[in-house]
Amino acid sequence: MAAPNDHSGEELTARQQAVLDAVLALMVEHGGDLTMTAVARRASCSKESLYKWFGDRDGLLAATVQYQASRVRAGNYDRTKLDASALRDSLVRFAANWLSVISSPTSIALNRFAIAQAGTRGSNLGAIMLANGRFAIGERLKPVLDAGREAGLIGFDDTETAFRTFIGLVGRDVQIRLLLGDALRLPAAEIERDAARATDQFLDLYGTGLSVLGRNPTNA
Amino acid sequence: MAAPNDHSGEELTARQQAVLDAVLALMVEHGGDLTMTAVARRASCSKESLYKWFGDRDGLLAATVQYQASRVRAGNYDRTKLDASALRDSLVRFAANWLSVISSPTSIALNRFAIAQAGTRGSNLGAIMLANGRFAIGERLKPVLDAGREAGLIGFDDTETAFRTFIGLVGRDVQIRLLLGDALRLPAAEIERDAARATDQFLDLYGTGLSVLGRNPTNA
DNA sequence: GAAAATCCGTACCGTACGTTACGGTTCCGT
DNA sequence: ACGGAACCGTAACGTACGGTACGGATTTTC
Repeated sequence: MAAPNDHSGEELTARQQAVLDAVLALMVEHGGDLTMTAVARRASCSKESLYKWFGDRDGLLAATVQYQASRVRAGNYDRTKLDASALRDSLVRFAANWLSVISSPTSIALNRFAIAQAGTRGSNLGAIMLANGRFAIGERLKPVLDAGREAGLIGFDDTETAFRTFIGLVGRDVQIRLLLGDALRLPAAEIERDAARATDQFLDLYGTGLSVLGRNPTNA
Repeated sequence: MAAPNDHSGEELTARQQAVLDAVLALMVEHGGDLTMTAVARRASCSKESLYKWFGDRDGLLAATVQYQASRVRAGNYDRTKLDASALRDSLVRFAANWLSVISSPTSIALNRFAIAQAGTRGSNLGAIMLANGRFAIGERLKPVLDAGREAGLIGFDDTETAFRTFIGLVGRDVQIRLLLGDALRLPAAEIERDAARATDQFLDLYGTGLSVLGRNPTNA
């Protein structure tokens, strides 16, 4: 009753998706100074329609964040034939995918918006980003880690702690540097290298004798 | 010539420092909606003085960031008597100090401001935060790592890579979660535990036989 | 084919805020 | 003691922008 439209689980028309695409493009291009007039002009629609469809500016931003989050969901990682090589491959692919996501201009712009808004009123953009970003990937990777543990390839007590160590090794200082405007370049080749390095370090820390062959390959 | 006042390396009067303290307090309390009127009222000064001292709003923000950065500089870490125990102590103290800094309300509020501003015009708040935060601590810790390598306690080819691995193990997802508004609590006891865990993991990855005694203590 | 609904483009309104201006007061140097 | 500089508090100005209203065009519905 408070909000004119509750877009929690509703479908979006193609026209409305086009509007959200325009919002994302403007976020990437012009950063934080995103005005309703600019959105309407970019999307070739009237401001009246914006307010009818999304309620107010915050509703438009929330819809944009959820819209983008719904497209990031990559394929799940199968846990068939889980030997040491398959586990490592899953982790490497996961790390590379996550690195490419957090280093994409869209993700950077969206996180900047959510962080800026988390600083002002305690709205929900930050919570949405966390739920669809950090916590969603946790729920997707933890089954892989648990399967690796059940197969005796890796060992740990707390899956959450192991997961956090992994994303720490993968992400390091990349996200904060990009958010602060550092001109850090992450070409595909470097993403692959970082993903492999982080995975090897993780297996070095948590692997049992079954999964890790040589010691200290990270020094190379 | 362009800016009314260039506060690059100038001294600040006590009155001006009180103003910046007021800015920091307002940032922590009320987040991003920081108005010049609120600053003047909080600091019990006139807006005219604010503009005379800091030029404009951006100048005030930049001065605040630099002012806070100049106070974070903790004591350097001595490299005397560098045995395995001293190296580990230095790393643990460093990690604990950095965790307490990045989880402090002031740091969170300041980083939110810098990130929000990095999203809009490409001003220098983000660069200042990076120079005084991420890169400053790198230059402080790298000598410790190099000394550890020279003593044969740890081994790596690239100091920068080793350092980035270390801060990844220490920080993990803490900073991004706090910036996005996650109600993550980091009491002193947990900071100490995390610092010790990260250091042990780092030594496990990069330590030679001289520094790490038992294998896989991180599983406990 | 007309009535109704939807939508675009634009103009408009109210407010918030950055910035400037000004009267009154305090403090310092001579 | 006197003049001036610095400063505080407040008022005023201009603009930007969120939100609303309206005329005209287009699409949908019966």
